[in-house]
Order: sequence, then C-alpha cells, then structure tokens
Amino acid sequence: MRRVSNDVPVPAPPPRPPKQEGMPQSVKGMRDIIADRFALHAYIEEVAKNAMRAYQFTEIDVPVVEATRLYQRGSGETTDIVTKELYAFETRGGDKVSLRPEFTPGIARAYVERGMSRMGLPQRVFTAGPLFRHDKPQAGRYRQFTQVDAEIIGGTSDPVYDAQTVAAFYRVFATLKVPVTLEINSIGDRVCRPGYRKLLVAYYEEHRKQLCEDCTRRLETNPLRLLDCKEPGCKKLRENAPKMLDKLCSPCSAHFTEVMEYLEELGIPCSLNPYLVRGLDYYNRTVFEFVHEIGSLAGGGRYDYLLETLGSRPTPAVGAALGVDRIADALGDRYQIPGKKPKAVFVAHAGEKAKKCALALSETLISAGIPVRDALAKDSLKAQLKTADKDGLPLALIVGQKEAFDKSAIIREVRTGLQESFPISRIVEEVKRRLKDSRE
RNA sequence: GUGUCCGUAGCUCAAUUGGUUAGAGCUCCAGAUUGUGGAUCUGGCGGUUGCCGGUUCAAGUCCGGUCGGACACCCCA
Repeated sequence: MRRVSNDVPVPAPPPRPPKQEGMPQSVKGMRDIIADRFALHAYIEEVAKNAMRAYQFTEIDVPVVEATRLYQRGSGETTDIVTKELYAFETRGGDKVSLRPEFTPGIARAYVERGMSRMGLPQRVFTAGPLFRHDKPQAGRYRQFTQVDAEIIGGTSDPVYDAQTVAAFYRVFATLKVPVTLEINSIGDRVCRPGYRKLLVAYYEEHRKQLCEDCTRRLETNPLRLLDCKEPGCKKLRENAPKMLDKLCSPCSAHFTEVMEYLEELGIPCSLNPYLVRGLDYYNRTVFEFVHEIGSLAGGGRYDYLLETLGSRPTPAVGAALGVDRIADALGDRYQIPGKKPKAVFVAHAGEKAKKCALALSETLISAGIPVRDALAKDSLKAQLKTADKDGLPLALIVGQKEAFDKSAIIREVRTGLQESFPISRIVEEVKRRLKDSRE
C-alpha cells in the first residue's frame, strides 16, 4: 500500500476509534515537558550542574523512593511537607514509603549509610531530579518538579562553606541572567533559639487576640513561622516582635558575621531579611533564598543537627536547591538559549534509487560522528529542503539519480543556495570542514 | 484541604445569547506542469464543544455532578 509516485492516489486513512471516557489523561499537577520547553529545562539544568562542578561538588544519584520515616524524622513531624504534602504509600510488601519531597534527607541518609565521611571531609555532592509534593497545583507549582541540589556535609561548621554554597547558586543565576535578590538570615542554634522562641511566644501570647486563625495554631506548633504570615494584622505585630538576629548567642553571631564577610569578599550582594524562616525543621544558623518577582527560585541553609537526628554522630552540613521549573518560568517562553546553533547536516534524495544511497550516506556520516537530519520519507526534494530550512541547518546533501550512479553527492549551502558536487569518498571530510566554518 | 472563576481543532479565538451540517487565523500535510528551501496562491487533515447525566421539540450555550486548569488562602521550588 505504499505510494510509489504522485500519480497513485493515497488510500483514505482508516477511521480512528472514537474518543472514550477511558482515554488516559495526565494526572492532576503533572505535566509533559516537550519541545522548546524541554530544551529550556535541559539548558537550565546543565548550567546549574556545571556551576556545581566548578565549585567542587561531585554528582551523585539517590533514590526517588525512601522510607516515609526518613522524612518524618528528617524534615520534621509538623512541617507541611510531611503532614500534608507527602506522596506516601504502602508497598506490596507492606513497607511505608514516600516519593521524595526534597533531597536533603535522602542525601544525608546516603552519607551515613555509605560511610561517605571516609571519602574525605567535607563531602561536597550535588544531584538533580524530580521531587513530588501533593500540593494543590497552581501556576509555578506542580506536584512533580525538578530541582538541582548541592550539599556540603561533614567537617566543621565553617561559615566559609555557607558562603561557597551561596556562591555556587549565585553563579547559576548570574550565568542565566535571571534577576534575583539574595535574602539571608540567621535563625540561631540549639543554644540561643529556645530562648528566642520563648521570647517570641511570650510576645505573641500578649497579642493573641490580634492574631489570625492560622497564627494562633502556629503559636503552638511552629512559632517561628508567625514571622512569615502575610495577614496585615500579623504583619503589623511582627514589627515590634523580638528579632532572632538580636538574640543570637555569641558563636552564632560570630558565625553569621563571618558568612556576611565572606559574601562581601566574593562580591555577592545580599539583603538581610530578619523574617526569613524556612519551612523545614532541620535548619539552624544561616538560611537564605534567591527571590524573583514570581517567587522563590532557590533556597537553602545550614543544618548541623539533621545527621544526628537520623542517628549519626554529630555532623555539620549546609546545602541548597534550585527549582528548574520556576527558573524556566522566570526566563519565559521566548528566552533564547545562547550558543545553540544546529550543527547537523541535512541529507536529501531525489528518486527511489537515490533514496537508498542517501540512507547509506546518512549512516556513513553518523559513523563519522556527524549528526544527520533528513526527511527521506518525503518524495519531493522540495518538501525535503523545506524541512532543512525549517530546522535552520546550514548544509544539505543532495543525492539524485545521477549522483547515485556516479557515486557522488551535492553539497548545498542552505543559506546562499551555492552548491557543489563531491565524490562520496570525500563527502565526510568536506562536510566536517564546512560545519566547522559555519559555526564560527 | 477551603473559597472564587474558567474548559470550543496542536495553539490563539469566533459562533446573532437556546435554533440548520460548530467557523477563522497560525501550525501541520499536499499541490502550483514531476531535480532544489524561506514569499504568494490553492486545497486538505484536524472537534462526539473536557467527561457523565438532566431540562427542552432543540444544548457549545441552561442545571447538577465529575475531571482538569487559573486565582486567593495555605505553602513553597
């Protein structure tokens, strides 16, 4: 039933089965990333990964599925991530597991379980991949999303690590030219935070009646989040609330001062946000976020207690993660990925016999390491060249009956229309030379 | 999870307010005397109007449910 020439009518395609209610649809909060959007995501991920490599981080992979208990212990029993956003389920064997909602607990687990401290201290690792949170979806908020995450685990709680972590992520935004402001804060440690917490609770208890409903609840569960409330009443109250920065113990205060000094040395501008509190329990001392108009694009901080919460010996750590999807949103659909020039060669045929030669020629080129594009299934040379043009390719090879006969091919500069015939034996060499030129 | 709004071709939108066979632009495909791209012209593919049910002589249009999306809360990447 193949069409051999334009004279033979094409048989009508068979009727498609009607759409049924059982037609699969993507699940709530899940989406397909295709075409230009994929290229954008891949580019962002690549820029981020390269930055991490440059800052001495080594790439690793950790499982998408972990024991639910890991997140309950690691991320915090009362955090939203654990109480309402976890994709938790029971396996056939009865194990309680969850899709990872963040990277840090999994990496911390791997660090301990695989004895990574024996590989040198501190360990600088990074990873990238999908995370899952059972949120109500909204623009810029999906149930599956991609992050690039970097952590410095082990060694000492040196503020230079905080600064270097910030620097690595800062560079990603600088490279991508995404305008962000770096917000930073210190939330103290075991020594000074409980005291501050008491002061804060005492302050808010006094004004309990002015608090919104949620904040009344927060007062019991997670008082630090009170500072983050957007209700006008609560916002006003916070102006006179005690600030953590004023209550830091001297080691924390010194630590934070050093972080700020290192950032200044690195030429990284940041703004102090005394109300910055992150949603995870394990943070202490430095916390930071890279904020854009559309929201937070990356965030992280120090977590010196997480590892021992998981049963390890005390192990300080600092880390951060950036959201690929959000950054793609911030760059916009029209963002031109820099330095992305097609370097494939187009192969076209004219006539059935030539088609076979063109196919063979493609294979030769690919073997020689030259990427090939074609539209060999199309009959007219016109339609084939149209495809070459649409793909923006600089070179097209044309094989017709004559060329098939004398073992040659035409090289056509798509842009100028200039073309020249070469024997097959010299094609690879000539194409390589011209592709090199066209890239400059 | 709560509240509000929205679902018509792959995309952006029409359809005289309940009335014949749901249209257009873009995209895609094919042609314009069969071996040469971008322009133009011509034609074609593409929809059980998200899905299920109800009201009605008649539903894309009204009602209910459901699924999906957007906005706010919440939270965060």
